Amino acid sequence: MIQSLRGMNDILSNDYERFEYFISTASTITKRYGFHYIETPLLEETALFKRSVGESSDIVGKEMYQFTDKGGNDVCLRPEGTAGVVRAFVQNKLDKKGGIHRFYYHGSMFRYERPQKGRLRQFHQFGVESFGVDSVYEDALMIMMVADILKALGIGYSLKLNSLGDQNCMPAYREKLIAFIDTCGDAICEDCQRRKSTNPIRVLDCKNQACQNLYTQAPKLLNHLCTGCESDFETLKSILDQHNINYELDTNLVRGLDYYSKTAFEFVSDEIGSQSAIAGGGRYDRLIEFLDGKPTPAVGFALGIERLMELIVMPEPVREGYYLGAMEAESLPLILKAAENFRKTDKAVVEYDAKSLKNHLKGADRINARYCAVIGENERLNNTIWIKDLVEQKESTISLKEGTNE
RNA sequence: GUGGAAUUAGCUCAGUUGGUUAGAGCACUGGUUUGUGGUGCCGGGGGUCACGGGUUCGAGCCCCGUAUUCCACCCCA
Repeated sequence: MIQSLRGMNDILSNDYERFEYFISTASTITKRYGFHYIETPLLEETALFKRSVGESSDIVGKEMYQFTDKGGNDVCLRPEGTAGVVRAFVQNKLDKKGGIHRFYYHGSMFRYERPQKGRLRQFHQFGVESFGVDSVYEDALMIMMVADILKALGIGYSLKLNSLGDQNCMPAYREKLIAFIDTCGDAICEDCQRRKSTNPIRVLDCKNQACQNLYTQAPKLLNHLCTGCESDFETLKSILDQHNINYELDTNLVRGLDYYSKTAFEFVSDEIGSQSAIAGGGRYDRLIEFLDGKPTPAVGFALGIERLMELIVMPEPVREGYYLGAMEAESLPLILKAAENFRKTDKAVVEYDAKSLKNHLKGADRINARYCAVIGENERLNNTIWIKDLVEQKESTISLKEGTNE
């Protein structure tokens, strides 16, 4: 038997209903906030991700499905959604057009990781990107949007918030932190020794207890923000307070993608195992110019659909549509004709085998149909169809001619 | 990429120190006397015990390899 590749799953029947429910709920909400759908290719030039996500990140460094295509191009399956949307934004010259551009998207992402619960090699994200808005109100809008979506889906969460600073204050903080790490010498773990040169901020969320004990003395990012970043961060917090959105500050929250600056946030759930981040995002004001566009402020987020799927509280299923069946084989043509008519406005499913009325009712019940429509000998002779409403438990027999509008 | 655990029916799982024809519940399917569903009662179908080797008179059970899933690390949504 040929099976799907590791970490790549099919989505069918019940799961797909949840999937579709998520997409429609999230799309409806983001559209209310003024966002428009954008579709970008799954395959992009590798350079796009090297320049945006960053070569030092694990995503680009070791997790990309990268290959040379038949034309000799270095390409890869997209490991995340933002880079492609920014590329489209620049390529379509929206940066030069100016103004505000708000997009949402959803689709498959690919990362060559070791799979576990909530971590697949092909997974789905729903994301939002906003271009051209400098105001921190847009950052707050992002968080409110995620909170709205999660609320609509009945999902509990906690929100972690941080500011990463900008090009004025971040480099200075980085120097201070490196200087501090140097004072720790060999007391910190090997991973941290390595992180010191690749991505020093990451040492702050090291899981090693010995390291953590030392880092309590480390300089805090939030204490080293420049005036602009600091006041924006204060504004953001007060907006969230006014909207009753609870958050906890996490000075160690560092997004793993290099393009983030200023606002960074992450929504986590404690109900889905160790892969607990269900949404993450932040501001990335420098990314557009990294990708050769005109400098444009931008902010966005992405939700991990698979991680959300098992948390979604689905609405009660309602009985809908018709089940149709014949009690004798010769009535089947009449049943098909009636079904064709019902389908103009409703769902109609036909059972081909002749069965007893009892079995047809069972069949209708099984597919959760609202109405069970049956033609037996009596109905066939009178050119009628018997219909039972399985919710109201009311029966009626209507003329087949009326029913088919002939 | 590192370490560990698991894999038996469509699903959730039993299966004794290695010993007849591998079981249960749910699901599916049919019947329950003649045209009334969900519950009840009775019956039925369904398994290459993940895959490939090995040990043994004999393997679902022991050993090795492969695949997949899960857990921790790591990473991130």
